[in-house]
Amino acid sequence: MLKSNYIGQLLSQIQSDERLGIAPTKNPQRIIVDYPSPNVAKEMHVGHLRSAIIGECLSRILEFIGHDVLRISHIGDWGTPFGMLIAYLKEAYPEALTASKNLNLGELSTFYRQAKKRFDEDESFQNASRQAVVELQTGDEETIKAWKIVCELSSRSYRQIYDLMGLSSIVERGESFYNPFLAETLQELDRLGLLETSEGAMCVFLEGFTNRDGDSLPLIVKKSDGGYNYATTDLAAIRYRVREDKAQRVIYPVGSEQNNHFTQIFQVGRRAGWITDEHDFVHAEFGLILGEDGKKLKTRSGEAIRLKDLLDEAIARVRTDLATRFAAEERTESQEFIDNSAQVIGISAVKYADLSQNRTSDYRFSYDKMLDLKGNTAPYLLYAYVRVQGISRKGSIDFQQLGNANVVLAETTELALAKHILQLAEILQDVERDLLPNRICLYLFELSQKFNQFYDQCPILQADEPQRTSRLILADLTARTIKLGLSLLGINVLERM
RNA sequence: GGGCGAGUAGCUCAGUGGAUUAGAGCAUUUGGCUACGAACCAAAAGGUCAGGGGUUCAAAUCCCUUCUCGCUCACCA
Repeated sequence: MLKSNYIGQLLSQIQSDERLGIAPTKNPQRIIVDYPSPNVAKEMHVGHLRSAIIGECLSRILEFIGHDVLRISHIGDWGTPFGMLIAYLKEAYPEALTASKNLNLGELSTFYRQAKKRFDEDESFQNASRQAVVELQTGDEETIKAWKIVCELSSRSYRQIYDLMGLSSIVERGESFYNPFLAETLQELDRLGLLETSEGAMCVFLEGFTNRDGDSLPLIVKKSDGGYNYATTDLAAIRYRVREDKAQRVIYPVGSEQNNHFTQIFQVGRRAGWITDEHDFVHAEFGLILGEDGKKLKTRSGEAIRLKDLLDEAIARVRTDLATRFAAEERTESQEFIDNSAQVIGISAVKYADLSQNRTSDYRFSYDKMLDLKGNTAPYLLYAYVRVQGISRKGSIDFQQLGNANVVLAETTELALAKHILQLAEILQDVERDLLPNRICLYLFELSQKFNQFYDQCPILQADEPQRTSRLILADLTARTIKLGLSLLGINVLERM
């Protein structure tokens, strides 16, 4: 009894707090979170889904905790593929390079595929492509202009997807950004005695990585043809993020198949003295998205699924579900309401299905499961929230006007719910440390379950005072906790559904 | 062959400072709307935690080993 009084007091205290009693950190850091890095001229696909969802989620959590978060997309906007594309456009579709409005990204990616084909087949075209790269690097005006048009076009298309997914604004800092720093990055490695030449390529030999014969393995930072590669840009980025951005923590939500790559560049960054004990560079690796067959998700023809298609499919399925549900309940809702609900629920379901799984393991992508109204899914949580709002509508209650009334906890379901509400702060601490958002999902799912049990057992609007107000506060706090928790996952709520 | 990761209920998964009879959800069976939205709740059933060793008063968890699966191993990103 004493204990339940104390818990009731704690709830009364957080009731007037927008942050629900969660104090910001006393040690704010500057943190960089990597966002998906699509290649310019190619459409975003399923391979970008997890890093978008996880990156956004981690960013929001860290920001809420009080850190200064910089979201950066390391887009592929430089190098041979670019030369290829520009060479091809100059030859086959020159007008595209003067008027950007004529092209959309779909067409551009078609051109890209054609360019790739020609590149593989035609030697003279290879030379033209390399020439275009050279022109790009030397700043040839016409080539740069073409490059900008292509980048802008791609960028616009990405923003549409980001908007649909509800991602925050992102700084696009592509590979081209680091171009001016590549040479000096290598010079620095050279000065430190880390650079060696092997088979014509410049490399840093790695500690702890060997090939079949037991020889130590190199990280190639300048190819034998003189070109730079992925590792070079990433090293330049590490250096820049430490020195210029003053980042204390850098998080890369990238698939676990790139585990070696990150271990390697972090090692080199450390040996170069860029990464010190004051810096925390983390590869927040994640597993594959598998199809129903348990194999890596892709289209029937074996290609990567376009992100837009995947999201649209989720939304379309919700729309159908809603239509049949409303028909069955003889509810009439506006088209606008249905469209909006379908979009929020569809996107939420995709995100939640991803985040509710342990980040490091593979997971099976199933529309049926993620859109299920029961179980640990977005719709279940959204429904719990909607139930509370339903109370407000039914009883004409303005939760903000409840004041700081006492919360009295007599029933076991009330006490269980109350205790659970107070645990969010602790969960967030764990997630800040381990970067595993599924713990928030589990927390919110259990919160919703406990709310539903409470709702089932305890009348609210028909209760006598002071229980009535107390229960209203409990319901309101539940809803606000769900709303806050979901917003940290990058998910919006609905007032009705 | 080397490195990394995984193997927990029929299915999808939690469980990552070792501690009472291993937890959810889905599916299955059963019960609950003349109560605030039943898109809910309650109950039942279901597991030699891949196999084998070891450390410990105590192991799904730590160590060793075997098997199975996935990812990856110098000029792609």
